[in-house]
Amino acid sequence: MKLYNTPARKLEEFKPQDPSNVKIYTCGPTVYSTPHIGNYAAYIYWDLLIRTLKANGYTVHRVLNLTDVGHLTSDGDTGEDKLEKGAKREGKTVWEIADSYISVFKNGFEKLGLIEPTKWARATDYIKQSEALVEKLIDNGFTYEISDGVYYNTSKFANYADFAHLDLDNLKAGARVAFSSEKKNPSDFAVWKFIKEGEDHAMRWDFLGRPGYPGWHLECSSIIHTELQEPIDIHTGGIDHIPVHHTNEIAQTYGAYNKILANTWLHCNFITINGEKISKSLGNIITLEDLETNGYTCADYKLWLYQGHYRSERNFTWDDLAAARNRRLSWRNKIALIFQTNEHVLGESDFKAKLLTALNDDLNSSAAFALIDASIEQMTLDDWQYANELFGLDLIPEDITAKILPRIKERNAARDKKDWPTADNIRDELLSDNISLLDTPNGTFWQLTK
RNA sequence: GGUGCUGUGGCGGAGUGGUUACGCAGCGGUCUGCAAAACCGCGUACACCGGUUCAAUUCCGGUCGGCACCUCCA
Repeated sequence: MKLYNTPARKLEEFKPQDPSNVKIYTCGPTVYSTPHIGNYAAYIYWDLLIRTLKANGYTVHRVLNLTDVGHLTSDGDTGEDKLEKGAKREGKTVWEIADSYISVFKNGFEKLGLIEPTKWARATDYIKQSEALVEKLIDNGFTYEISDGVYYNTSKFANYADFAHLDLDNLKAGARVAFSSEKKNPSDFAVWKFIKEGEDHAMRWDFLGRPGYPGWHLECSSIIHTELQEPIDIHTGGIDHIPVHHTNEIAQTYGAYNKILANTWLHCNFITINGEKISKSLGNIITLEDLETNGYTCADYKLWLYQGHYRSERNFTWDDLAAARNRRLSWRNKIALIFQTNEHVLGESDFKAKLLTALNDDLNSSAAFALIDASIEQMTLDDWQYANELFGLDLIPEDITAKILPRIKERNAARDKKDWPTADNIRDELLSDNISLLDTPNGTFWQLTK
C-alpha cells in the first residue's frame, strides 16, 4: 500500500510498526457550529483509508478528537475561544454548546455511514494529561511565560520548520502575522493560556497557581500520548493544518517526550463551492440537510467526492453532484438486474484484487471507479458487495423482486390481451413508488428511478 | 510577500514517453403497443513557447492562467 507522506512529499510504501495493527489519529472538528459538507469531506476521505486498511487485513486502532476547548478564533493566540463565542451566540453554556455540536457531528458521521473511530476523544477529558504535558515542556526548558500564558519557544526545536518547510526568517519579517510583542519568536505558540482577573471564560482549570485553559494544539499531543503512544503510524488532517497545528503538535511531542509523533502524515485538500471557498461570510455553506432537501443522499455526495482524489481540490457544483447521483443509480440498477436474472451470481474473477490494488495506490478511488465501470457486465453480487464494503456507498438495493413479480405478470397478461390501459396503470403505479419497468426481449425487469 | 498545488475533450476526472481510462451530458442505431430503460456505436482532449528524444499530453526550462494555505476552516 502506497500513501503520500506529507513531510517527505512523496509516495511511500506504508508499513505499520505492528504488522497487523495500525495506530491512527484523526484531527477532529471544533464543536461550536453545524459542520458543512466541506468539513465532512475530510472524514469521508479518511473513511476510505480505514476501509482500505481493513481490506488489506489490518486491524485499525483509531482515535478521533473533539475539540471542545481552547481553539481560538485566531492562530496567533489572540481572539476568542470558539466555544465561548458559540455559547454567546446561542445563549447557552459552553458545555451545552459542546454537547449539542458533538451530537450534531456524530449524527452526520452516522448518516454518512462512516466507520466510527475506536475512540472518540474529547479534549476536556484530557486536561490532567495536558497539564502533565505542559509540565514536561516546562521542565525540559521548552517554554517561557508571558502575561497571557505559557508559550512554546520554537527556537528550542531545531527542526521546527522541517515538517511544513516553513521559511521562519520570512515569517519573522512577514507583515501578515500579527503577534504578541512579548513573544520571542513569531512562530511561538501558547500551550497554556491564563485567564485574567474578570475575564469571562467559563471553561477554566486551576493550574500553575491560577485559572487557565489549554492551548489548542495541546490536546492532540496529549491524547495521542495517552491513547495511542507515539509514534503512531498515521496522522490525518486537513491541508490547512500543515503549517501551524501539526507543526506545533510535533514540536510539543518532541519537547515533552523527545519522540516522533507520527510516521505517516496524510492531508486532504479542501473543496470549494462554485469555485469559491466555503465560508459563512460568502454565505455559500451547504449542509448534509441541504443535500437531502435538494433530492440527494449522503451516498451521492460521497460518490461525488470519491470520483476525485483526496489530495486534489474539488469544486462542488449541483450539476456535478447530479452526475454522481446518476452514476450511483445506474450501479444500483445493475445490482437490481443481478437479483432478477441470476446472471453474474457465480464465477470467479480478479475484480476484487484489482479494486484493492487501485485503492492501495494512495487511495486512487477514481481509478477504482473506472475499474468498476469497465468490469460492470461481469461483476457478481459478491464483487458488488466487496466494492460496497470498501466505499460505503449504500449500493445494494433492497431486492423487491418477489414483491414486484406479481405486478409484472399482471401487466404482461394485460399486454398480451392488448389491454394497454390496464398495463399502463400498473406501470404508472409502480412509477409512483419510484420503480420503472424495463421491457426487454428476455422479459420485464424492475429498476429504480431514484 | 512566503509556501504549496494546479492547467486534460461540453462538464467531472484518472493516467501514461509510443497502444490515448472512466463517468455524466449529447448524438446515431437496435429494441418497443406507446414511453422509458437497456444494449451497441460515436468524441481523437491534454494552456502557450522552447528543449531533450526516433517519439511528449507524459521529462526539463520558460511564459501565461487558476487555486489554496500563511486570518477562521477539513
